[in-house]
Amino acid sequence: MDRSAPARAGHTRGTGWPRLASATMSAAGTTPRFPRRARRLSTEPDRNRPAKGTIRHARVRWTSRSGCAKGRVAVQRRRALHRPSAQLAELGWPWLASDRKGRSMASGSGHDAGGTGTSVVTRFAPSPTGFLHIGGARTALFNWLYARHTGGRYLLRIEDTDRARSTEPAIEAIFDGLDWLGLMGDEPATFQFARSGRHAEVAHALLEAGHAYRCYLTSEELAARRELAQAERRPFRIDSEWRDSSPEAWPADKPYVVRVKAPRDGETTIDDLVQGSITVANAELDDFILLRSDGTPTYMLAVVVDDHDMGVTHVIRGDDHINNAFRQLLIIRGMDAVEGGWPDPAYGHVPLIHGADGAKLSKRHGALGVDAYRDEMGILPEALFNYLLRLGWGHGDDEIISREQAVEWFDIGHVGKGASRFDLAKLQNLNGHYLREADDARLAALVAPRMAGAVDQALLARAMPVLKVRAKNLNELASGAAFLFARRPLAIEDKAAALLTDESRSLLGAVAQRLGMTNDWSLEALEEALKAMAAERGLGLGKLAQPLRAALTGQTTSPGIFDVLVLLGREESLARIDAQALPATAIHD
RNA sequence: GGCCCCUUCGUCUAGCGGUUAGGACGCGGCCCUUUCACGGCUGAAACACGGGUUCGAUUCCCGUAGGGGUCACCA
Repeated sequence: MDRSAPARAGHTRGTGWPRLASATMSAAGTTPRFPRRARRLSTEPDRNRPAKGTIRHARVRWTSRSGCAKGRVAVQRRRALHRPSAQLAELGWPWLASDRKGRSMASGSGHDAGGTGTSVVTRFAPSPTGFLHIGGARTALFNWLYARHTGGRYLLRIEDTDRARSTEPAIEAIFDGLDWLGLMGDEPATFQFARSGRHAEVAHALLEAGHAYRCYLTSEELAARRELAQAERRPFRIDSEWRDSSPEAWPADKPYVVRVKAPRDGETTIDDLVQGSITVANAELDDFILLRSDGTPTYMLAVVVDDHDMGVTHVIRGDDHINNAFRQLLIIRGMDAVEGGWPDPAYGHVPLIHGADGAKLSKRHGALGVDAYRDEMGILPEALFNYLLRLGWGHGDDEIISREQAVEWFDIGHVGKGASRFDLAKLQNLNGHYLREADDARLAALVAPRMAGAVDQALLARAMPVLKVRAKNLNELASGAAFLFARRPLAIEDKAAALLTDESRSLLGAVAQRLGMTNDWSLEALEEALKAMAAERGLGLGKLAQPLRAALTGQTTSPGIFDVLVLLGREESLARIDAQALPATAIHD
């Protein structure tokens, strides 16, 4: 099953906004800045640290907020690794007990990015059980940015191993959302389910090497034990009697699962690109399942195998996966011991996004698909891109950041460690900014489908410059443009109707008369005419303009009144004014 | 509950031992203005708490509190 992402006309994969070849860069975005810190990936030796001979020190070139802790990390880890535990070797995890010098190591190692050869490979691996949500979009963004920043590759993988929950529409929705944001992979997406044979192969290699075992415990038996443990208020950890069983004991006709044989001593430390050093006692890791009783691989196995086969060097994902990293490392190190060539990837666990109330993101406050932001809320992709980028990451005082600038500046070590809240008002504000910068024809095309009835897109585009300054999203743009295409008799809003008193209606009569004599329907001529008229009558322009606005648009809010007149044209304008005017009976003359 | 992680204005963030703690959104005021916006200026608003270390902590360490994540034959 080798499907690739749907190709889209006009979309250059990963290089720019669809249909937006040259994104304008804001003044702020182009302002040169001083480099803040030496926190870029560098091939230079780290001058801030003594050049120790350990792999760890030599390889860790990223410093982060927790950067200063990293020297300690190395020490700490070496201590852990050297902890005498002969049992580890016996358990089939010799690499955890032995000296690891020379091994290709872990997370935090910048690998050789930008250095001696191997380049960065990142991936975004959503499971197609729903739309592309905002958290997933940000994860994709960070992966894309990191790959672009380091000159590496960014890949996509659809984790569809859960056959019951994965759906075709979800896959489409995810591609659609990524495409809209300009975050499609550099290569056709990989589909995980198609690779289950390969996953099983790895599981069997582990099994043969003694790093995994057949477990004949049924899920019912397990559930019962779990309940018992809970009742006795003691922590439950699977302790299968099959862990060390010999082949003779294996029942012939019973289904079994393949479990990893997790070490029970020592500890493992991950030097996370975002979170810094994280240490977990190996005893915390359970003998999780690699292959289900029906022979299909679990997620834990599949990710590791796919990441390895795809050459992924940097795993950037939500921090809800932190605990999984330790489990996945078990498989990786197991396979490295079996056949070599399975280096630890670098991990970067990005904090989750919370709703405005600080609780987990739910439908109420933003856990919508990106399609909802696009379709329902009328958000521009560049606005969401910028917003997501600034959510959890910052670059000095910069707020408006273009794609190009983001690629140049993005630095995963700068991603905040705490969860951040989704703030719709700020997204809207940013959207307003990008709306004002956006091309008028593009906006007209985007707004037209949101309007009722037939729409003259050319007129819409012409009106855009004065329309877009007062809108925060495409919907507001559409309602703001409605007056352009309204049919007579115009529906008059209550507030506008209140403006149309007898007095102002007769004033409109005079206006109609005056403008009726005007043949030069230009902005300047109209302004001159109406200002002169107001002056003659000793009125403020507002006295004239407000009723006029009401008559022309049926609303109290609109673009400048002269703009409205020009946009509507002479004939339509006069007709609308006439419709509301009383004969100019010179009440005030 | 076990384990892991996090904590600067209401929100997003800057800050890397010495700053009047900066910016942005939102909120208030003023200016611009025919309305609404845009724009400009301006105001209120934060280092969770307690101990250390230090001549000096927002910054480093340890606790406490609060928050989050995770504990499946889901991913």
